Amino acid sequence: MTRSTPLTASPQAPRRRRLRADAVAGPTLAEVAARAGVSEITVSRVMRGAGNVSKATAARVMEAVRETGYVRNRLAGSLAGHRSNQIGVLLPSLGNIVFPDVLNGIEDGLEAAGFHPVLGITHYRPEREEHLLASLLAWRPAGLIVTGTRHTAPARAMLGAAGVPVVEVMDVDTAPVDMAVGISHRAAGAAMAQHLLARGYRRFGYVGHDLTADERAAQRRDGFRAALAEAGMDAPVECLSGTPSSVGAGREALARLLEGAAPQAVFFSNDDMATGGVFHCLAAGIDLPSGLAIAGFNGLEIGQQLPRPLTTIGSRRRDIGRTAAGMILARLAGEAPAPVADVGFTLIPGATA
Amino acid sequence: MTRSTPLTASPQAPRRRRLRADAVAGPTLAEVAARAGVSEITVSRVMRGAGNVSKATAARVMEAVRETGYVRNRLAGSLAGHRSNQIGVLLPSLGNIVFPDVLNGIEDGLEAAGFHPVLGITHYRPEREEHLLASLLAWRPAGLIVTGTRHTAPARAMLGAAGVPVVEVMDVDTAPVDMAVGISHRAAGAAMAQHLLARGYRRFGYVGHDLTADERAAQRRDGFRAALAEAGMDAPVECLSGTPSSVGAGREALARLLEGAAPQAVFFSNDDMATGGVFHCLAAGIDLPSGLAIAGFNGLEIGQQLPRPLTTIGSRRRDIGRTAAGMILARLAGEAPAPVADVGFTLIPGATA
DNA sequence: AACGATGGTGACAGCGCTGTCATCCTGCGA
DNA sequence: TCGCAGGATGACAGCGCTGTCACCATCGTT
Repeated sequence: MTRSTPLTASPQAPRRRRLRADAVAGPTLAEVAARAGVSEITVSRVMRGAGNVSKATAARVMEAVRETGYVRNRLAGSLAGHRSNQIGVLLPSLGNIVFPDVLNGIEDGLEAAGFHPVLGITHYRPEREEHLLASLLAWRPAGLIVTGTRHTAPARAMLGAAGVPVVEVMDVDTAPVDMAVGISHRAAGAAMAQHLLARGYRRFGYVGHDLTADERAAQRRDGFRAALAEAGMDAPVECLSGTPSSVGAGREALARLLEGAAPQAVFFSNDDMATGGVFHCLAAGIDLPSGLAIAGFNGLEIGQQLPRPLTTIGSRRRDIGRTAAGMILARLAGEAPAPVADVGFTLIPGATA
Repeated sequence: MTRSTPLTASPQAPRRRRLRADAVAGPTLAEVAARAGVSEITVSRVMRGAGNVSKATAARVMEAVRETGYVRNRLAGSLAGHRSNQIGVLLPSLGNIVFPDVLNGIEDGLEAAGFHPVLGITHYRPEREEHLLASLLAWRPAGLIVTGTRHTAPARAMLGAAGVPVVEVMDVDTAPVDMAVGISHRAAGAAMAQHLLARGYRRFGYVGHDLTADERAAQRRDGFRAALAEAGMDAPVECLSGTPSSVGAGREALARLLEGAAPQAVFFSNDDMATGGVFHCLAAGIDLPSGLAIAGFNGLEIGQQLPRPLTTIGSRRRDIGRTAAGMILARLAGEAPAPVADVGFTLIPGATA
């Protein structure tokens, strides 16, 4: 460990063999063991809660730990024991609340078992995911949580060869490398199409953000279009903003869409975009849903607090995170959870469509 | 490292000395070195980019790395080299976009230098922070980023004794354990009071969420109240919701506040709450700002996309995160950055006050 | 011609811990 | 009384890597 300011300067470097040179590196098992009058391995067992230590000995050890201020070194422990409590987590973005929600669920699930997430943000770039993956793997994590099923070939190879549980989160439309948890985004898109059709709408629009990066949004759109086609509808008029999703982007994109078309109902790539759409209608004096119906995706709180609650689909992001953590932990415990967990989505009727 | 499914079963456990028993643990430096016809230390140098290796040798080594599929083991490296590339990060919540923004900045700053954040969420509970800190410290992180300046005594002791750079983020009102980056929340609250006073408002209200947990929101409120008092104003009428901040909580709290009082301008604990306030006004037919002025804090995108852009204070959260990462890295590079970095805030006039 | 400076390479000894087996003790059934 | 199961404890040998010297070959300098 690099130290910014050595607390103690070694007065004169002894020739060779400078056991605990830094003097600041803190006590080791050996010191605690000496103090407690037991062997190192016994202290190790106490620290790990590994059995076969008498109550009395354990108490003496804990006392010595307290006196010395011993801090367990998991670097050494993991190296020797071939087991870590770190889980590599790769998410595409923290730009809206969706992935933080997932991460929150992951942290929650892991923390309860004493595991830590080690985080990387890919910015929706597969090469960056590959790079981060290689870097995380050097830490020999006990498991990996990555986003989606689109990976570079080397990344896929690394995931396969890592020899640890891997969960791909968000999306269960494609066969996973190892395990997956999420929902079918195609089905979600289709479900919204069916809902809007059932409400009587017949002329549709779609407003999206940069779909080349966000493949799940693309799948929702595909599902939406396919379901409309199947019902014999015309293809929706579309406006894609090409930027990351945001309220502003949704607002502008809807405005542009309405310049050239007059759909009855517009499906947005997500709730941020849809909220922007609602704001445009508010500003333009378009009544919801009589003047225009709007639907989103995610079931964010903001959407439900709008003047009229947003018609949307709840995506249970926290559950996805927590389930992902649970699947990893189950595998580490020797269980064999079902490889694919579909947490399901909920259509929230709202009042904008 | 625990493996879910051993790829190869060891046919018969050799007596003692089972070098590379798992057979799945992947190649080591020794194997790469043998293949490249150099010593282990040379391979190590190539992998680390530590100098003094000829181009030709390095190329041979890289070739051997590729052939063997060698993955560097940082567990062993960190143990032997006393240096890690992991930074412990403790945040209170990922429930709204504020801390994800900070985390995003942190990840950004760290990733560029090849460092990884190891995350813990405290849920605004100091004991949980203490617990997580102890757990993270076992990994001998190269640095620590924690939130705010309120810690339990043991936590404070651990931070002091960790012997690594520590940055406390968000808040620069209190003297840091080591370094701090953020803004003065007192000053921000006062700045908003002055802004509202300058706009001619004289009767004030305050709407907040659970301030016992969120001490920075409490500081903004204090600064707001102090500045009003100094200007000879009556203390603001207040409504505190006691729940975590949310749009819905802001909406309800404002409604309750207006039942018993008629302030001209209301300062909200943050933009989520203020957005709720705006929605209440929208629903109740209260014109902004003539019927009521509303001000928030954070400068979230949603606030700026409301029918009337929200009067608020930009809090530069990403910058805070990036600066925190930069301060840690600077210290690790042997520099001595200023211990306190005030990134400053910006009053965004908006149109709701 | 002798010199130190520099660049390239390697031997060695751990870093601090845990897996594995061996050992010792105690109590209990035959 | 003896043997033995099972709990408690310890010795030993690494886990895979890097810090620290040591060494050798150039190479330019005086």
